Amino acid sequence: MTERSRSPRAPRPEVAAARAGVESRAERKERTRQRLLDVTLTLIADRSLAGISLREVARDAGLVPTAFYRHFESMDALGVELVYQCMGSIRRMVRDARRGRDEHDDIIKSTVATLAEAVRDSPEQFRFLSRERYGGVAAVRRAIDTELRLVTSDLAVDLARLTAGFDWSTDDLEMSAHLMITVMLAAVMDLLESGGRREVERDILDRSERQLRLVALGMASWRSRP
Amino acid sequence: MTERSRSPRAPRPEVAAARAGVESRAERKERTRQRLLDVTLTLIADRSLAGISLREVARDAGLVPTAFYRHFESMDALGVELVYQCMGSIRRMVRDARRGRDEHDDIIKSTVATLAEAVRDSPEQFRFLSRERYGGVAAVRRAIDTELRLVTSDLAVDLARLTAGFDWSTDDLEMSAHLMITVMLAAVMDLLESGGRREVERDILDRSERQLRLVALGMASWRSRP
DNA sequence: TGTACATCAGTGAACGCGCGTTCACTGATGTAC
DNA sequence: TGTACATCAGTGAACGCGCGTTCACTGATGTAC
Repeated sequence: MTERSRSPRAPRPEVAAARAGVESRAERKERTRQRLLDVTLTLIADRSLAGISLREVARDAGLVPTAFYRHFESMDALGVELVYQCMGSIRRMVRDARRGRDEHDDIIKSTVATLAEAVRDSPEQFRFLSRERYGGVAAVRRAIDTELRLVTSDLAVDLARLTAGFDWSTDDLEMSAHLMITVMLAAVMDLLESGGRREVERDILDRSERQLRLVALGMASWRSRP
Repeated sequence: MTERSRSPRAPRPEVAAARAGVESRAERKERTRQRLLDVTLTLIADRSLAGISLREVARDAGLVPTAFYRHFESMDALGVELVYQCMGSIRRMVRDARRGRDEHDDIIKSTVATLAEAVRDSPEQFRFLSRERYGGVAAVRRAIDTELRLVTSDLAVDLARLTAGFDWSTDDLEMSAHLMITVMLAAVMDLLESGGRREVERDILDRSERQLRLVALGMASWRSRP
């Protein structure tokens, strides 16, 4: 779009509108779209994505069913978008928590604590991902799989730093990172099933912590292997 | 039911029918019931239980929809029954494989190989269980959870034998067994997603084997802890 | 600044469909005597 | 062995419902000049 005929001083009308605190059409659209995503996430609490109807999502978002199509081609497409949003949000949470960590903290303890807090803060995101990881539509499953690979790679890089000088193979780093992620995902899933009973949660976290320590001990011995 | 008026020589009619190879009403009913379960298992291939309709199951079993109710109260009730059947079948498979194992085999290698074979033999059973483990109806989820606890306990008992003399606590045995089961379940789920590509399967099995070895190494060091 | 036109988020009626569940039934199998 | 009756797996019509999707529309927002 050209702007040749616009005076250099006069701001575009949308800009003026934004300054005045009035939403542009694009902004309103974006808000509606996000409302559809948010509504879906709350509906996930007791069903899988496949069990949620387009009409239900539209209704809860205050829209007529047909308006849904202005934002997504189908519920599946919305599901894929939701994967990216949830994963992004979770990775941000974990990254921030890691950055704020004291150098001398117990890495395992603080990681498990961070994860537990994240699950408590926004269980719907974790519930959505764990529900759809194996149960859902192929496109959604694939999106989750891709994102989990990224998380595993991140961790492998961290492990590489910790094992620097012991020349671990890339393969072994990946394997260990995968094992740790597996342990933590199992913990997340058990936490979601715990129904919020504190002593059950405590047991799950204790167990995961000990499992990660066991893995760390294994890694310490692994070093000296051929 | 009394039999007071029956002659001691004459067999009951049902028995006579069975001898002649004719099915009794009860036998036919049982066969139909099993057909409903089997049909559901094949339909699970591309959807979760929630996505399968009662009418569809009845249709594929060669029944009119209403006849379904002669056998199950609802699809959820059928799902719970299916959990017990699948779990029973899998546990039997694993137990038989373990019994046939040579004393001097590598335990980890043979266990992983057994599991891989079981998944290849009847992927539907594993698919059903992994689909519903976190995604399904509460009753079905609970049934799966209960069965998995039994499997974990079985393994904990085995581990107790292997670590005899190192006085591990029951808690630590449970924790280790849980970790190993978690690793194997993750392998099963990845295998199911592998689409049967041999080299992908190989990678998954290799990784699981190395993860179990890492855990075993960790256990060896754990012994000497306070 | 004012006017004429384009865009497009959201509307509302309508469609055909498969669903779970009800009900009264049929007729083969099983039981009592 | 024969007869009269009970059981019950499976039938078939019917119901009301929520679903995804189509279509022509409205009217506020945005653009060109």
